[in-house]
Amino acid sequence: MSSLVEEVRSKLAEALKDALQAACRCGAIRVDEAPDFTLEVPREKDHGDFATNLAMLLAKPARMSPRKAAEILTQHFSPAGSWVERVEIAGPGFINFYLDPAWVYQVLPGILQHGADYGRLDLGHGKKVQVEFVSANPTGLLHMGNARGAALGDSIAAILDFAGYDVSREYYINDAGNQIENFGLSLEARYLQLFGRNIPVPEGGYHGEDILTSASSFRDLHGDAYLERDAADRRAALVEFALEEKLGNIKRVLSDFGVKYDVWFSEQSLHDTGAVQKTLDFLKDRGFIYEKEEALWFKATEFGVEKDEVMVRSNGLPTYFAADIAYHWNKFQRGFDWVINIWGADHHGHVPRMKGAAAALGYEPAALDVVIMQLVRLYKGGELVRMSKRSGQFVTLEELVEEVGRDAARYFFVMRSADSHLDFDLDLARAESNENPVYYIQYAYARICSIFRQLTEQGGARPDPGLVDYSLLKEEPELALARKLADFPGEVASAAGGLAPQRIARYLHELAGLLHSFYNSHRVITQDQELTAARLVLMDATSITLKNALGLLGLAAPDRM
RNA sequence: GUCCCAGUAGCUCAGCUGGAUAGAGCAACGGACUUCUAAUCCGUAGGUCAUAGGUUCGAAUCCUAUCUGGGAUACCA
Repeated sequence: MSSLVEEVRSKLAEALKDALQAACRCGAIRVDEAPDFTLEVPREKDHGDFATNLAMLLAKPARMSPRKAAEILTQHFSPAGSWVERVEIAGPGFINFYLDPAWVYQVLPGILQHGADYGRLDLGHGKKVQVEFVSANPTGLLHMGNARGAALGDSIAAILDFAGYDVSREYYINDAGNQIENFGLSLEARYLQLFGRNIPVPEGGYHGEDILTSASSFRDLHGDAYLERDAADRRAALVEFALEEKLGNIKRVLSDFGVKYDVWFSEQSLHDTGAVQKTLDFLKDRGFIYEKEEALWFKATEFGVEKDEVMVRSNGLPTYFAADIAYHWNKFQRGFDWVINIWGADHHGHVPRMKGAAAALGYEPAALDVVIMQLVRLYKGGELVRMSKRSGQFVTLEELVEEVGRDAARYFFVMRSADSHLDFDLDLARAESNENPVYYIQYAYARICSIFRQLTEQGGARPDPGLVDYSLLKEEPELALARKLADFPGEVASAAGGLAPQRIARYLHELAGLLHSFYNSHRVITQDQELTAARLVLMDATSITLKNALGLLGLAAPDRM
């Protein structure tokens, strides 16, 4: 689906190029080729519907003042079929185009026709994309950082899907390695403690209450059956039991948060199937592996990384990084053209390594994109809460949703860019939950629904968008609203291109603002049937757009509030 | 030390790959409900875009240096 704004823009761009050519032909301007100019919607509506910087770019090569160049261009400009009503030269040499207000009306019946697909694009041409996010260790509960990752990753995935990519959401389960060892030892200590044994939770182990809970659930199920068993067996049984329980919890909490995954991928499976070994062999064959101090190293420095990395430790165990390379190889082998990972800022050092590994495997490093999100700091009672799994002190995603609600939480995480720090004041979020911007947006949607309920009660019917006289929408708030609706596909494109859901969040807020503003100054249902019909279509189009945009952020569109 | 992110209104932050007079929410102040939902709207006030240079027609945006805050620099994951 192409966007109305894009259509007009490309028509104008063509007309401008024609004007430049015509000016060159008659010798008024001498340049070798057309500069790469922009054609944008000015912030100030006094500056027209579109503006171009072409004349300013021509000034230097054509050796004339920008305003002079603009003058010549406008003389040769013919606006045929582009809705242009008048052209003005302004400021340092901008050419501003003022369109017939009617141009924007055409967007309205189009929105009604496309409905839930309004704004859907084909930027991706069905390209296969994988978005991997959260991937928290299954040894604990989901915390605020995971919550941000969940909201961001899910929204990015939804936006890419809407932009025409074939998207798969994936969770990488870190069910192997050291932390699982620790997990087993911690569970074992708690289990034995339940039977009065004085076994402390190991230094660096997991001290959270959830470990105790898992141990006692295990006790309830198996009693003292494992008390005298071989320690390795006991730990294996505890780990298997607790992992299943934890993972079940993680799936449930994420699902309640509105996040559904297509694939849950186990790290352990990479070891079990020999994929890690195969990856090591492959890299060794290609000469990227060497031995030093009884460990195997990856020549990361050949790919511009500061230092080489250990793949297999001197104790014979592969590192997390080795498994991660195998994992990414697996991703590419599954046919993903574009692999996107959402990682916390504490993993940013891992990015160049991973890109280097992708190159070593023979893939384009650009096929791997990593969105780094800055950490979330939690404030409670005006004080910073130090979150750590080890100490067991943190606020879980589950608690967050209980306290501030799913929609407010998701909006909060997605309304600012990933690379800015996020201070989450829990007291404030709770106290101000009624003033949260997400309600402002949802209220706009609910208000429109209310208008249509009113219409039905009065025995009215939805107008046929093909039979409506849109030229009756002359008031500025109506035109502003329609223009904003026309922007939506462009917003989707830029959110997708920049992997930036906060653009959608901002767009929603602005759109809701225009709706509220219109609503307070004009009535939709009036005695004037023609005008009522036109405004009803405008309202319908607005509600469709609001709902589609809310959906991209995983937010509900409530009929009433 | 090196690398990454940030520094914009009292607070929290937008500002799309350089555009015209730097925006919004909260907080403050003054107004608007006999109306399709006031969870709303309208208005006032609030700024040396960290600092100093540079690039050019034009810089919050790009480059360099400095300052401040956070993070990364493991045979942890």
